[in-house]
Amino acid sequence: MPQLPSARPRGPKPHRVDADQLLDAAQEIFSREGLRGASLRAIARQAGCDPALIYYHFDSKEAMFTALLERRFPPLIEDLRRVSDPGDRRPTPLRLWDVMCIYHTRLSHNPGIRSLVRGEIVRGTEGIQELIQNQVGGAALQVKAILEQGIARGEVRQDLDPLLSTFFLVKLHLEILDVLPVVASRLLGVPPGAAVAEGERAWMQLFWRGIAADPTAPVPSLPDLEP
Amino acid sequence: MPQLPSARPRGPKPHRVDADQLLDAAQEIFSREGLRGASLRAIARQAGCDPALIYYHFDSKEAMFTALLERRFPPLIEDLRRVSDPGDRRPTPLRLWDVMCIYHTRLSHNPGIRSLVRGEIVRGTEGIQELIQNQVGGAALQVKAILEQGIARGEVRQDLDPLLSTFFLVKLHLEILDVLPVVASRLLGVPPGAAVAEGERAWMQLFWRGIAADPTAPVPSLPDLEP
DNA sequence: CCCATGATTCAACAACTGTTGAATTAGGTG
DNA sequence: CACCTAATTCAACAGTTGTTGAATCATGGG
Repeated sequence: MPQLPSARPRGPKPHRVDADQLLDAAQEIFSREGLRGASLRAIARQAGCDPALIYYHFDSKEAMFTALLERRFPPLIEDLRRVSDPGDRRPTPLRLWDVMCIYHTRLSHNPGIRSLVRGEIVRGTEGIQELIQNQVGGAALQVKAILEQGIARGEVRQDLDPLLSTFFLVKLHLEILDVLPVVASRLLGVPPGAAVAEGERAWMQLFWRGIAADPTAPVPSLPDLEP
Repeated sequence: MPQLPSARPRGPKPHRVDADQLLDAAQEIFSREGLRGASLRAIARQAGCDPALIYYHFDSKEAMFTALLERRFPPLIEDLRRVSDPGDRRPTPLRLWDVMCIYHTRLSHNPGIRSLVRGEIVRGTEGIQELIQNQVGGAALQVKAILEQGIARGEVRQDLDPLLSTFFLVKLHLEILDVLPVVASRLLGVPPGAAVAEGERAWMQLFWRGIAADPTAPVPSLPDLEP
């Protein structure tokens, strides 16, 4: 008995939906709904395909989430490596400001995913811990190296714990990127974009005063962040 | 036709499951599974009742979550009010350290809920924004007042933005409480509790150096935090 | 004792979920 | 043209979800 023509033909399509497009859709839906709230049906709708196609590219929902995380970090670490090169002889505050610029450029979007990841870190979710520690740890080591070089050059306090200070610098910067825009209009009475720029500059200056070997040395003039 | 005896008799029980007990269970399940991942059936199991009882006390799952948030903040604000009283003439760093002690005491548990709340803030979830801003804003104003008094007394830099600095102080402290324990063993090679204590002390000292009017003034000796 | 009220469970609803095996198709190769 | 492979959809599975109306019960008051 001949089958009725199907609503949408099966088989490969001229405009393929590849793994990257699925991950683009995943990023948007995970960001908006969270890990548990995001459904594969919603991700498939966003990508314009059937949910079953997701299983062609990924083993499971969790595998897809892991793949999403894995494709995010490398450019950040490579950018940071350039700044942490000991051959960079600029004053430490300018190098740290570059670090902030890199984080701003690379991470000033998709706070939803980062909140999600942070939530999973706090929750102690296995599997993700390993992945994130490998990635974040790599970035942290670059920033730590800059602080260690600053100590060696006499610009940064000898009693500083470079790793802990790296945690402070990066973590508060992420709060400025993720949370400050949302509370800016209520708390500070300024638009979100201006709040982030102001917050980053203020944080850099406070942080530098907190770690500088010479407490009376002025903070160098900081160039504007790229938009 | 007489009905079979039910598995569990209906009607009021000697040991009642009241709204607070439901919220206790909710806090545990929301903390562990997140807002979307937490189910009313899991909350009811934790409380030892039927899921339908939740609807006797709350209009919906979302209403329950809102009620959970509403019952958390007040003691924090009251504690902070005592420290921000202008009658407190102690040096500003000791008052700010008290603030840190208060946050430590009141918030050093249930990072899961706070991550969840932070995620909803970042996501821009309506309804929750208003509630959280009212609560968090109240606490922030107390801390801001201490900074303003410090400026007036000449202990804190005149060019400081008190509200932004309050955001810095509190936000990084929450990261120390929530995230530092999780990454401590991998990143710092110390147990989580020690990492938090060390992190809080280091942050207080860095923050003070960053905001002090006299950059050469030493940070006063800080008493130990309560366990 | 009777009745009312508030507090509980039961059972069901409609909808959704992650996942899978099979059917179908597009395109490339020999 | 035939065949193969990879890529797609379909339909279904078993389970879960938030929510609700009705049945049942404990307790207290008249």
